[in-house]
Amino acid sequence: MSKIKLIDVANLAGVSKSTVSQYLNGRFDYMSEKTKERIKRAVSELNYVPNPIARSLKLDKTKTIGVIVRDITGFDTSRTIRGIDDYCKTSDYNVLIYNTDVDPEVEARSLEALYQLRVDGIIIAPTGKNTDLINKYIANGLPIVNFQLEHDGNEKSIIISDYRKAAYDATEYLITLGHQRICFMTQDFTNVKSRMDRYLGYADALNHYGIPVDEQLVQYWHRNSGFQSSPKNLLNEINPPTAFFTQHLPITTELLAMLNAANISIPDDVSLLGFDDIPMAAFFKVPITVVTQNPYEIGREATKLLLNNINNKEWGRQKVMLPCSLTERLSCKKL
Amino acid sequence: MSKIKLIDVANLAGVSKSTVSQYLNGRFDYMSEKTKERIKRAVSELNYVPNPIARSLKLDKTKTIGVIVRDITGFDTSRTIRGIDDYCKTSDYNVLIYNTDVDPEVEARSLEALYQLRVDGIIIAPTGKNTDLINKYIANGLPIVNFQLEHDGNEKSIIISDYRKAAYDATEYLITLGHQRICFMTQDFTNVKSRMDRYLGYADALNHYGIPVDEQLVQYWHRNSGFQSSPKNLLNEINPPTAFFTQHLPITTELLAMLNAANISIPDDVSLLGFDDIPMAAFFKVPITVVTQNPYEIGREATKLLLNNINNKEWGRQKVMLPCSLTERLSCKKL
DNA sequence: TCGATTTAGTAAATCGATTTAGTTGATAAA
DNA sequence: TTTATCAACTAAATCGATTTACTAAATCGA
Repeated sequence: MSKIKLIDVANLAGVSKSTVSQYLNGRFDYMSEKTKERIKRAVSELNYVPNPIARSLKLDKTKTIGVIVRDITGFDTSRTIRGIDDYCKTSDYNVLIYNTDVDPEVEARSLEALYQLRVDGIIIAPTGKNTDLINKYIANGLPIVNFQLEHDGNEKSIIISDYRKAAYDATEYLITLGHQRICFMTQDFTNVKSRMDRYLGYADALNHYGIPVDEQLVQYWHRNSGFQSSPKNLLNEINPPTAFFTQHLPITTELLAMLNAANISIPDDVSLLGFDDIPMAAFFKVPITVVTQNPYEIGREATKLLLNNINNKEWGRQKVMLPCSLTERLSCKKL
Repeated sequence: MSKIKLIDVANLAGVSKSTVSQYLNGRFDYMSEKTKERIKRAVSELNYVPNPIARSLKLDKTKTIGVIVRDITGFDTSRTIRGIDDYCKTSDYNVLIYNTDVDPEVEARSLEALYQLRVDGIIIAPTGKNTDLINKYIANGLPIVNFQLEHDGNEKSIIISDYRKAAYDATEYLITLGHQRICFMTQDFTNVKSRMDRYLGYADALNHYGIPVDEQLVQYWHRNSGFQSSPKNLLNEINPPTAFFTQHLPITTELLAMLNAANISIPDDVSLLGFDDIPMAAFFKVPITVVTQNPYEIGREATKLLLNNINNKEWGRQKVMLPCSLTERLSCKKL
């Protein structure tokens, strides 16, 4: 269990360090079978494992990637990280995780920290406020793959769910249940393509079925200030929505809590369809129908792309889209 | 943004590398104010950050710790990791995470990998099947802190919830609600002190209130084979339990699913109290009353202990116990 | 048979820090 | 005046790999 070094192997095999290093790195040009055999035996006898730190220093590669996310405890986020991790472990990469809590300053510091740590690449769910900074690191030769949120101006590799189609399908599902007044609850989507796409999918579906888009039914929610107008009041208007389509897990849960508190029953009083899966949904008073992404697969795909970038140096602008699926539960009523 | 090295700083300041290094490491014996000032200016002008890899190589310290858990996506586990991570970030340590999925072989491989990566220490939620191996690494000088599960034979640092008291309090709570026949559902606790402790707490409470411990009411659940005897059948016996006290989240959820499927209603037909908090419990058909640990704090405490071990070298056998609390919801009926 | 080439391997430089063992010039003690 | 001490620094070794440039022996071609 003690730490064996290259020189120990070289001594036991009776060759020089250079030859052992050559052997270990598969450079067999002009190496006799005897020598190979002796080194092989010495390595296994001593149980030699190269010191990755010395290697990193010389090669300027750390076999480590950085991951920057909002919060590792998130249901989907933790699964994405698991996907990243599993994929990395099969390629002998290690993962360093940084949480930002959606704070752009923390995000900037995390990028710099990972850069200084010499990670070979970064997978990031960006806040959107550091697009230029991210582009600068990319220009500096640091491979970066985005996921979760696509922002305008990002000319980079990204793994994203097919939000437009997902929103289209979900909206269509509500329409076929007879819903015409579907309230689309979203965060502000200025410059945020992946939020805009959901809106477009929603609008696509309405258009396709000849239902006019009523801007009154597009409601905004903000991380700090909550809903633009009270969902409860919305239901009391002359022409109320018959369904809510929420675009983000926090919106779904906050709405759910409000409706519960106001004793508004789902799906009898109003239907609810959410974006992103909900943990333990099966045990809910009313299991919520949701559009689910595939966070684990997103993690794997992001890593695959990043490692390709790192190793093949064919660093281009690639966008990979993954399909979503609709998990039908009991929160949407047929009208 | 380019990578500045020590020599660049030395050149700009007009001193040798040694002096700069001395300055950076706070060794100011015999250093003139002028020199300090010039180095300081050079460092800030060049925006110099030392290469952590070179530093690691020389110092044989990586400022990195390893974390070995069952699965990072677990509700409590992800929170513990967040606690570890937050604490580490304030001390400039990095975290490498390894998932074992409760596979002892993967656990052994993870330990070896982290050891080879030269992490400064490890925080582990052990499977219990590698106790000797873990002790060997510790004997080899690698600081290791345990959490989540305490196994016999582990003479090491550990952060653990006060399971005995928690189980006592929970059982007492049920007793004061009028329950006398409380079914204790657990995993096998041979050699697993932290499971045994819960049983002892349960028995303590029963004893204290003069209720005999009925071994028929101690039911075992296994990760692969499920319940020893069907919970549904249990309720049909002559003298059925009026409450279930489940010792682990998977047991709680599996039981919950079974009772739901069998249309047995909580808390009318039977009460349920679980160990470990349940995500989104507020939205459940019946919000489950649970004993909650404090996973985030466990992560912080584990890290605090580990970093103390790493830096002060006062590596002893310490056990830190954290209190649990009872989160009363609606799954326990007053008889 | 002699220079050229090929085979098989090694010595030494390198990556970017830290640290030990000196060096130099100034001051203090004898 | 000479030696010892001290302040303020630096040259060089080191951490453990990789890699380049080199050497020595064997083989080849004409």
